[in-house]
Order: sequence, then C-alpha cells, then structure tokens
Amino acid sequence: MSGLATQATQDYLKVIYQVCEDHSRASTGQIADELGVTPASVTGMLKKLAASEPALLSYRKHQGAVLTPEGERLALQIIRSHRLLECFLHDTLGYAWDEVHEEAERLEHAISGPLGRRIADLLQEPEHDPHGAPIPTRDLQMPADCSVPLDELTPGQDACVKRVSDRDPQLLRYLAEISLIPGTELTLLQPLPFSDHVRLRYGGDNEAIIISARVACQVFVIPHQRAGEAGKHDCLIAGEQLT
Amino acid sequence: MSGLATQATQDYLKVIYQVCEDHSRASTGQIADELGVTPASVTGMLKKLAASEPALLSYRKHQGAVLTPEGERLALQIIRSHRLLECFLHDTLGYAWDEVHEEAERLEHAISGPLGRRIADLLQEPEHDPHGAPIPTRDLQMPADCSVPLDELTPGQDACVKRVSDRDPQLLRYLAEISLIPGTELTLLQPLPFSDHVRLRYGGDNEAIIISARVACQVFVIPHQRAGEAGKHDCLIAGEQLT
DNA sequence: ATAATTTTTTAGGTATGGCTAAATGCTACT
DNA sequence: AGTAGCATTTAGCCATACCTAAAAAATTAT
Repeated sequence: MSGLATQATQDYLKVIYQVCEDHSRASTGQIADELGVTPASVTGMLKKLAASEPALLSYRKHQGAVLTPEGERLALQIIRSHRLLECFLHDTLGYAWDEVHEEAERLEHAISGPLGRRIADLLQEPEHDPHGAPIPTRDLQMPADCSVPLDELTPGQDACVKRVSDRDPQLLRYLAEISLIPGTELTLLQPLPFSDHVRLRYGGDNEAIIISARVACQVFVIPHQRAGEAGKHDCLIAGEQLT
Repeated sequence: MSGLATQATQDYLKVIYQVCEDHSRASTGQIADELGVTPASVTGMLKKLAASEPALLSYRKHQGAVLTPEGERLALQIIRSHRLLECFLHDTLGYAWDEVHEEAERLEHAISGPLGRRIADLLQEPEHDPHGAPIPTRDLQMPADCSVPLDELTPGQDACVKRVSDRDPQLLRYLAEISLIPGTELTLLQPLPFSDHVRLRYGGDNEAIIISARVACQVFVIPHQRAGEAGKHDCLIAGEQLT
C-alpha cells in the first residue's frame, strides 16, 4: 500500500506538491504546464489518483487538486530522493550545480529507500540541495522555508540568499558567474526609474549589480530584520500539515 | 538514432546478449524465462525490435533472435552501466555483494552516458563487477572471459575463482560465508562416489570443502595450465564481434 | 446581465507492452 | 512415416498514459 506508484504518478504528486506550496490548490492547467502534457491528460490522471486506494489526492471538477496525507508522503519521498541525489551528484561526483537537476530527475524514480538512506548517511544528512532548497527530513517533514523572492524585498533592505530556482541550467550558470549563490549577503538598492530591473550590492567589491526582474524572482532570500522595524515577512511555516 | 530505447527494450537486449553468450541464438522461451514474461509477449516484442529502424536484432520464426551490431552496442551499454553501478554501490556506498544486483537493475535504465563515465572515472575504470564479471570497456568491447564452471574442472586440477553468478542473493551470501570468492585459489579433489557434489581444497586451512553441483556450476574458474598438459580449455575470445 | 474569453472536461483514439487461449509448427520416438 | 509432446505463434484483450477536437463550465469584460 505504499511502495509502488508508477513514474507518472510520482511526477504528478511531485508537481502538485510544489504547486500547492504557492497556491493552495493545484489547477489542471498549472499541472499540465509543469509536466509538459495537455490539460486533458491531467484531468484523466487526477481522476485516477483521486479514485485510487488509498486516495493520493482529492479532486473536484474545475477546482484542481490537493494531496491527501498519503499523497503528500509519497511526494515528499520523491522530493527527498531528488534533492539528496542532487547533493550526491554535486558533492561526490563533481557535477556542476546546473547539471544535477536533469540527472536527478531520472534517478529519483529508480532509487530504493535503502539507497536513499545510504546516500544521506554518506553526505551526513544534508539539509539543502546545491540550489539551497530544503531536503525533507528522514521522517519526511519538510523544513520551514521563510525565504522570499528577491524582487519582493524593500529597497535598502539587507538579506541573505537562501536558494535559487533549479529549473533553468542557463540561469544557474549565469548566477554562478555573478556569484549570486546561496549564502551571499546582499543589499537591495533603490530601483531604476522606468525599469523592471533590480539593483543589488554584494560581495567583496563595492559595485552595484543590475539584474532583470525575470532573474530576481527566481532568487529567494531571507531578509534581515532591521532594528525598530516590524518584520514584514514573518517566518511562516510552509509545507506543514497535520497527519 | 541511438540515445533512446524504452526500459523494456533495454531489458530484452540485455538478456538476449547474455543468452547468446552461451547459445548462439536466443530462443523465445529462454528470453521469456529470463524476463519473467510469457513466450507470447516475447514473440511480439522480437517482431517489433527486428522491424525497428535501425533493426536491433534479427528474428526468424521458430528460431529465436540474434542481436545486430546496433543491438549489441545498446546491450553492452546497459551491461556496462549495470556492472559499473554494482561496483559503485559496493565500493563507494558499502553495499554487500548480494545487494548490488537488484539495485543496479533499476538504476541501469536511469543513468546517462556522462554519469556512467563519471562513475567509471571515480572508480578508475574497474575491470570487473563485485562478482567478477567483466565490465565492457569505455568503447564497448566486452573483455574476453576464459573461465569455466567449477564443475567442469578435471579432478586434481588447480584453478582460480574468476566470477560467480550474481542472480541469487542467497547463493552469494553462502559463497561469501565459505570464502569462495573471486581470487580464491583452489584445487578440485576427487569426486565423492554416488554423489553430484564436488570436493575442493582452498584457503589457509587444509580442510576439504564439499559443495553441491548446483552451487559449483555457478562458480567460474580459470584453470591453471599444468606442465606437460595441453590446455583443455584454451582461452577463447568471447563476445568479440566485428563492427 | 450578458457576451467574450479562457479553462477545464468529455469523447474518442494511439502506442506500449503485457496477458490468455487457441492454433500451428517443430522434433523426437516408435 | 506417423504421431505425441513441446515450443512458438496468432488472435484478441487489458491497462497505462498520452493525444486531439469538441463541448461545457467558469471567469472576465462590456
């Protein structure tokens, strides 16, 4: 009742989990986009996953899907496998951080529970993948992530890069080049007038760096609390759910 | 024209290659047994693989299949991946030699060419998997294997264990227990009368050890040439083919 | 409120790769 | 040479998971 699940099922659960982290329900269209299939295919699959025993998600017509606790458990297993594999490929096999995602995407469906555990042991239970995304714990709790997109920071505010999106290898190479990587301390400068670009200062040299909004919204930071200011973004517990 | 191939296709090519190592053609029934599917399914699949472009095997009704050079290339890729993974799981992740086969069986379909190469680099291009089976080289040549089943040795003959079958974890645990592992030097003693068991002497102590024929035929050894005796088993080049 | 637009669902099809049952072809024996 | 027994193939079917095109529902704009 818990070991199996086709690769397609695993892929659906994974993206539904991730979509639900932002919007509380995952719509047919969003899932279709993420998986690169047509919305019609998604409708069919959602029905199947909702009707399976035990149900992996709950689905109501025209209102998308939410995972059941069982579905979420499976989703977290895949996500843990994926992120552990990314760490492993990066740390042990010397993969660049823009190469790990694609490879892990295929391997995540093939590794067994014991193999996942051995990898985690070897790496001493890492907490983040190479892009800074939190790794669900051994007992499948998703650590809280209180980061916000860089472009939502208030000008003048200091922050620390927590994680970056791992989807686009080109973006990752660019970010590595400009050293905008997890752990980087930065300050958001005043915006350019008539521009959707963002100005930052960070690193050893005192240069201001300008990045496009398309990039900025893929970089997630933890704002530093400023004295006397109520936290605009209090650390909300994300991805928690009662089981 | 060479990257893809479904998992089922890969499984078929792999077992056809292995069956053809012994018998020059692989029969429908043998393939079905190895894959755990019905002969009817095999017939259907062989037709498909023979009709594909490029053809991966040649198939004639009632006469089974042989791989084409292209099919053999793919088979050797999978076998190389499988055996590299076994080494990796064993050497780097501390798997026992009876655990590696099953895990590698799933992973072999998921790893990319580059990942295979990185693993081979990390392990410094190993020549044998943990059970002693030869690993196809980087350019997909299968190294010659001139070993013979232990039970085909002439009584009194000395030999060195080359490899053991990796199929049965229980057998592997047993062999590890009695230290009948690749590299072991041994002498075949006179057979027991009225018995299909085999008597051996090896290891530090001078004890004779008795193993059943069922075990003996799964252990492959390289006989030592005895002075004045023409080699009964000359080293034949196995698995070679012009491309 | 109604119309236009977008999203989602339904209906009907395709390709893979399995299965069973029945028919056919091979092989070995008398 | 005929036939029994085994291996193989054919025929017809099932499940998964995808697709397209058309219908229906929801959302947005007028």
